[in-house]
Amino acid sequence: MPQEVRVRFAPSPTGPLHIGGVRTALYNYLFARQNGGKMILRIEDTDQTRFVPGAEQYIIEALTWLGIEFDEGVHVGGPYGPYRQSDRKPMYRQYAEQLIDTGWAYYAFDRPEELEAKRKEYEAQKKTFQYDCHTRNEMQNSLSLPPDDVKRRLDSGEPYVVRFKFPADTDITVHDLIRGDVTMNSNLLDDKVLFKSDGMPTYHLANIVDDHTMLISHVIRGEEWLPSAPLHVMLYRAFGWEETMPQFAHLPLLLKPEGNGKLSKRDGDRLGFPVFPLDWHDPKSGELSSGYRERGYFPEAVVNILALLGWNPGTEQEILSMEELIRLFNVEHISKSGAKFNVEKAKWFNHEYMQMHTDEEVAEMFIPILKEHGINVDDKATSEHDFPLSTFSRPYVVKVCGMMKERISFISEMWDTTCYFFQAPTDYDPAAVKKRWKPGMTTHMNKVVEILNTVPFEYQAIHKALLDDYIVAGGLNMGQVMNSLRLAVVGKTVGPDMLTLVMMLGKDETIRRVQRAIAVIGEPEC
RNA sequence: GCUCCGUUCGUCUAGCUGGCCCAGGACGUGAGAUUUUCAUUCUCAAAAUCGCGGGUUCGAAUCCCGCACGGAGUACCA
Repeated sequence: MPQEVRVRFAPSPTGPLHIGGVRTALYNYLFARQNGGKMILRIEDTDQTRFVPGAEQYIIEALTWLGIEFDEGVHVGGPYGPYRQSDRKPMYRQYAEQLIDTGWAYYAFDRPEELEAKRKEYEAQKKTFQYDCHTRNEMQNSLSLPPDDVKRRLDSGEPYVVRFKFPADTDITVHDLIRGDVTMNSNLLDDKVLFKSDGMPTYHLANIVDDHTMLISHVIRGEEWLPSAPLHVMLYRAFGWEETMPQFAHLPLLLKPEGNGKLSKRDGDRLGFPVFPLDWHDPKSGELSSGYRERGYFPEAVVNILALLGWNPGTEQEILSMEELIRLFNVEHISKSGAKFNVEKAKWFNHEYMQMHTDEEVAEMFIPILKEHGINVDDKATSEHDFPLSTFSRPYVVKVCGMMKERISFISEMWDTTCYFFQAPTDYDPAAVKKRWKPGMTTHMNKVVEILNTVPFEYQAIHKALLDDYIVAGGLNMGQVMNSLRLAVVGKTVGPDMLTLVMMLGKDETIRRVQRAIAVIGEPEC
């Protein structure tokens, strides 16, 4: 009978969750969902010195925002808790002792200063000190010291750590789902500390014990763990848990967009894109690191971007919903090499998701921004707007959003591209004035006002009177006149179809704007 | 230094059981079309001699070896 799929995301609460970590969580989630398995959130807070308040909450909030849900974990409970390693502290010691009893581990009494000195000593000889099968006999531990000395030290409460005892000259093979078999020789591996002098386990011990007791079937984690994977395999062997050892998959790293190296916290704000899912205010430095959510990315877009950074569906489809990702995900298509984050493509994804939102949804996102600019949206409004005041009906805002959303990638860009729908321009782009506002233009603009005042205020009627009868029949330059009208109404040379805009603004407002432009810009000098 | 992992257009990648690949898609870039402007949209284009060098083979991006380069690890951090 196949084992139930149980995967875990196990971050350390040492700060905000890095976008690479988010991707790891996502891949675990997709894998769990696809296989009808369980997704578990375990907090690895065995390093008390690096604990950052708020980090755990941040992780949960970020993943919730992205739609990555957990079946078990610190925040939702579950049958294999507790899910925070600090809460599991009492259970680790017995496992460390079990390893000592079976000869797989030993006590080491070397003080940190002594180890540091040893490293310096080796460094002076251009060598690297490693606490391993070659050097452990020169150190102070239960392997090198007489038994009664060891007992004396233990009884007197002398601080100690427990180290794993790697057997000499043994090839250890880790089977990785992405990379195949990776073999390392134990002679090159060091005797890692499993249990610290403060009574806490290290990552290595806690990880194996927890994965085993939580019945984890697959460990999907970052590539930075590959070098210590042999230790983990040996630990399963030492505990006699090899039969139920989880399968490993080491994900390629996310690289910085320019230059080389792993994506780091600093690159993000320097290069103009976030490396964190949500804004993070560092409690110590007070420093703010920006997040995708606050930058205006849609959670669906972030999920899509991350999913494709290191994986592909095997088809040419690039826009994929969470449901599709769950259906299509497979470890075979995870790439082996690191991926650089591409800001432009990320924007494109967000643009695509913007188009998928209904006009109403976009308007909903836009309304708070309008308020910031002093624009009110009145649901009970009887007319679309009350120019020259600043109250607009919801349908009007929805219409504007529908017309203009294809031009933006982020909702934050909406105000700049649509402000003239809500406010008359206060100044006129000088370059545009120079280019468009040619001599005789005030005459044409006055004619526009006259036409608006005389013909019925309907698209076709105005089109005929202005474009057909006045401009075309009058042998005028269509572009020149219409562009000047645009300049007068919008203040610059961008915008939607001119007459559509006029219809939306209304007769009175359009005339006001044109007259103001005539007054402000005046007749150009030749 | 040592160990491990990796290396296809600027970027993400397809290709993985050798021939359909003088390498396909996407983002970005350039050009054109459309438009009263801008944007959108559409069409087209440039862009990787598949890190380099050997080998195996009738034939290699695909298999093997070496080298180079990049990354990760090398803590009583995870």
